[in-house]
Amino acid sequence: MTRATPAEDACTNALPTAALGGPVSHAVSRVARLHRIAAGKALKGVDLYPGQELLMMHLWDRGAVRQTELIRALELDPSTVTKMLQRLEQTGHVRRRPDPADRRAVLVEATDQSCALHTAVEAAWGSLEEHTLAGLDPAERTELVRLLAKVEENLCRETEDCPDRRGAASA
Amino acid sequence: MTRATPAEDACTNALPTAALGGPVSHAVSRVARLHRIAAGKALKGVDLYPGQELLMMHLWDRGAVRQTELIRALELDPSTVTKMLQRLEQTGHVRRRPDPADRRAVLVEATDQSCALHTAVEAAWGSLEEHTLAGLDPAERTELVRLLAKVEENLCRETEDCPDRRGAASA
DNA sequence: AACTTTACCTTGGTCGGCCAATGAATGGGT
DNA sequence: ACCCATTCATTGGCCGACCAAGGTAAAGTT
Repeated sequence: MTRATPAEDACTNALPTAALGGPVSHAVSRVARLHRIAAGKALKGVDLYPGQELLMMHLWDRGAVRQTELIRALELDPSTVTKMLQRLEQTGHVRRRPDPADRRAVLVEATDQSCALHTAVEAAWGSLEEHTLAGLDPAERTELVRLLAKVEENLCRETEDCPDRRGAASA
Repeated sequence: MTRATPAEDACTNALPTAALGGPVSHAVSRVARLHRIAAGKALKGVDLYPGQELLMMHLWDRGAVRQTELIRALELDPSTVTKMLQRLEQTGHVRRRPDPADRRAVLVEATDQSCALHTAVEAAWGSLEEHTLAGLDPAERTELVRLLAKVEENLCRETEDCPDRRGAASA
């Protein structure tokens, strides 16, 4: 009922209600989407799909880890990580082997082949960052980071499964 | 070669290189993901999946439109929209019919049934926005919107397929 | 009028990502 | 020792989103 007669929105509002009702939410979606596409382009040269680079970076960083490590670090669903790894394994970027210390766990590590990409990926990531922030002065960048962190906090709280700051000190 | 010997990263840096090399990029991914999950939860009650709500909002707003309209408004890939519509049609939220004026086009409109959700969806969207921005004062919110817009601009430029303000005078 | 380009949408395939449910191994209670 | 709860990982199903390619109809050219 609230619905305007189809033929009559001569006014043709440029702004969708979505943008009015939730400017930030809307902006976040759009930025994320564009950012992902940009990442995809930047990564096209290195045979990685957007999302995979973070996983690889973690492996390059920490060597052999078990899947749980990745799941917690990337904050992804277990099944997502499993599938990503299967694909990365098939493309030869990653190797998996059973953990001798725990027969239900799996150890994951980057292959030597993949290490060749390390530099390229970090360069791509860096240039992406630069591109993203073009035209923002240092103060603005800091502020953006701060605000995003706050928002993340909020959403994290809502989700209620946010990272209980990893014990870390570790064993 | 930068790779530390696997067994030796005793230091175990808490921050992944990704976060150091691209704090904002990293934050954007995370925030987007959390935001999407939150949206999913908020929408769970209304039988819509995250992403669909924006499409529906557009339909509620503008009545019957052709698919191209949606594609441009949501800035999505045509195939994405086609598939979303197929699903929305099957769940009875949307109806499609050929455009009498242009035999290759299709007109899409929200079903009456779906209109019942209109209010609920907007409420959900609004509360999501509020949740996202909890603890940010008005000035911060404004600033966040401004910064995100700038970033969007940047990424849009990169992508190079951003909405060339439809005027289309174009060529 | 005939031909070529352009626009509109669909299909098929691939990825990341989620949830729910399942199998295997570990660990804790009693 | 036994059983039950946890943890680790996988599978299957589904959705959003992309790209590439294809088919049909409308414009624009000649």
